[in-house]
Amino acid sequence: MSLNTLIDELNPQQKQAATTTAKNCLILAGAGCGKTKTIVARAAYLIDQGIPAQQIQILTFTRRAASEIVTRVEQHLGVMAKGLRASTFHTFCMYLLKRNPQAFGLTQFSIIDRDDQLLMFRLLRGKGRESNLPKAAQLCDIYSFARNTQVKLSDAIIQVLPEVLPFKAEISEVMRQYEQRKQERNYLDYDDILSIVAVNLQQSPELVDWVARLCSVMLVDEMQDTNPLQWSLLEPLLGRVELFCVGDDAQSIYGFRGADFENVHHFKERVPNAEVLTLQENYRSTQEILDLSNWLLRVSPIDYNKQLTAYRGTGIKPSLNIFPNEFEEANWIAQDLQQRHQQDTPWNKHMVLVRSSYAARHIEGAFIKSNIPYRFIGGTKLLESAHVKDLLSLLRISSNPQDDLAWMRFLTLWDGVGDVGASRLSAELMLLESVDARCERLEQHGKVTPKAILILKQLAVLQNEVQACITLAIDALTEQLSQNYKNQDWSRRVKDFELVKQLAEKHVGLGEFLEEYVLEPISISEVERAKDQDVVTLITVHSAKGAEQQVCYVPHVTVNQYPHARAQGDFDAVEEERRVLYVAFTRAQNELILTKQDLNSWAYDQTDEQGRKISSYFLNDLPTALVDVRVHKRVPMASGTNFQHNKPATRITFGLDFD
DNA sequence: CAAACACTGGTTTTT
DNA sequence: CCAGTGTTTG
Repeated sequence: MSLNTLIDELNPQQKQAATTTAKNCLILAGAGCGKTKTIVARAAYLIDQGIPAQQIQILTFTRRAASEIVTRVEQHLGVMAKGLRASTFHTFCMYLLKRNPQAFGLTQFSIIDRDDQLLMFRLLRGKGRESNLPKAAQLCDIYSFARNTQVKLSDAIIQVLPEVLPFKAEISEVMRQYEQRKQERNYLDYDDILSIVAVNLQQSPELVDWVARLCSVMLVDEMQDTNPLQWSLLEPLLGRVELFCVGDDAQSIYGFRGADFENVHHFKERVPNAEVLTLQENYRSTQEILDLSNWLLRVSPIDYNKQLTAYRGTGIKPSLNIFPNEFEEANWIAQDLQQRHQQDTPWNKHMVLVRSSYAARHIEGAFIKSNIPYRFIGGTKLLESAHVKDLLSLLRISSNPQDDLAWMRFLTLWDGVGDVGASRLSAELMLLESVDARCERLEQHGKVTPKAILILKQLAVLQNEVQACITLAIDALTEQLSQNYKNQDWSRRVKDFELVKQLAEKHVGLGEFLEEYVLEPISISEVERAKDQDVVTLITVHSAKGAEQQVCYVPHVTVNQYPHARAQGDFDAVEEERRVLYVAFTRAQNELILTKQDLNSWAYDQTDEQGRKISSYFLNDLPTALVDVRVHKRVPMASGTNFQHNKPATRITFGLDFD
């Protein structure tokens, strides 16, 4: 597609944005108003203006958004786009670190993921039976929040987990140890990746020069989700690199990661020579879908000042389907999908948006039962699942014998080795110089099978044959792992190893293979199914940001789900939940289908100490005019699988006792 | 004292 | 369905 066609497709505001001459620019745009399209067009425009594609860096917040943009760019620009980079903040920083490690004071390092962090915190806080220290996961959250928001530890504790504030001293001691340990081992956690780049940019004008030569323009997607740490990455580049950002404060749903929409609100004050433009017309959805979405924001105590208007005009009114329990809810969705498929709508025109991976389980169950092909995005990633990590631990120690976390994981796989023994042994092993010495020590120890030790030796010489390494590693561990997981779906887990082997195909070195997937794990169903296969998409709302689909189902719009029970009573948390639901609603192009259980469907709102209303259930007072309410009575299960979906649906006023 | 084993409860969201 | 806990065993 040529540049002109692309630009011609834009409306006047989008065109103005894409072709602006301002050095820095922020586009404020509602859901479905063409943010991504504008970014793509902007990239095209700049390339056409003579800026080399490889100097344009598109930054996104999640891997999913990054790949979405890459797809669209390729679709629209074809060869013109060659060299254009679209990546997450983390991948971008890794790219810089890899190109010039010395400039950042690094020699060799390995990236640790959340599981590794958890293991470290668990070791550091000790068994801690009597100790009042927060759990490893909580420590991890507090630590990360403090890093991402760049606030003091005590402030982070107040924000994340106020009740542990009395133990601040102990917590801070554990965190000190954590940082020290990381440094000794040359580990970088997710936050370090950004932080090390940001700090060095702040201190070194030469480094800024270097980055500015690599990329002259940055296009930042979902600006409302950037947090202070990410901002500190961009800030030193101001004036040297053009900044083009798009965002929507009504879609900020990453508060738990420190997202700060001040970056959007105060853009003009923070960025010199900045222009702020807005896009108002929604091209995605029909007016009925937007009416419901608009209503959700309008009843909020926060003034979002968002009123989306549909360019496409009117269509089908959203429906709210009420079921006696969550099984029937899930089954009905499966039924409804099947019916639509029989009426020649491909599976892939449908998307089911869930709040959490946990919430997806009922739906998955119903899909499997009804043979509906689907892929789940946002669930446990293949390379994050326990058994695959076990497998990778062997590869990790072979690739980097100083990786004590990998040693811990590997050693504890074997019978007779627990935390304590593994930790002692791994400390010893890391002092040994050669593979042979380490293997000898392991033989002497006697708990690891001779076969595995032999394979560990063989791996050392095979580093560049990734697939062979994986085959060997599988060989080494299968017997033991089948024992360890004998009561936990072993037969399903073995199959994943074949997928890992498949993944390895494109990789040339073991180290490179391992690293790539720390930052970009792939979900199991994504590996199994080619992207363009005709399947229903089951996705968490957080992963779905930026996505759209003709028919969208939003299950579990039930009391204690939206907002989630955990957020109840906390004004900011509840409002973030509202935005989550808003994001879910605004994914739909033609049809929005809500489902819920018929629990006591009213909950009383609270008021916080500042007198602000805290909603306890967003669909309290949902005006009947906005949705078609359908109550699905219990269907007799005994008569077989015959779920009759549109039994004459009762249409009644919402909010009453239905039975 | 460390590890295995059996059991229970309680589940956000992402890099 | 996993992690964390408590109890028994080596």
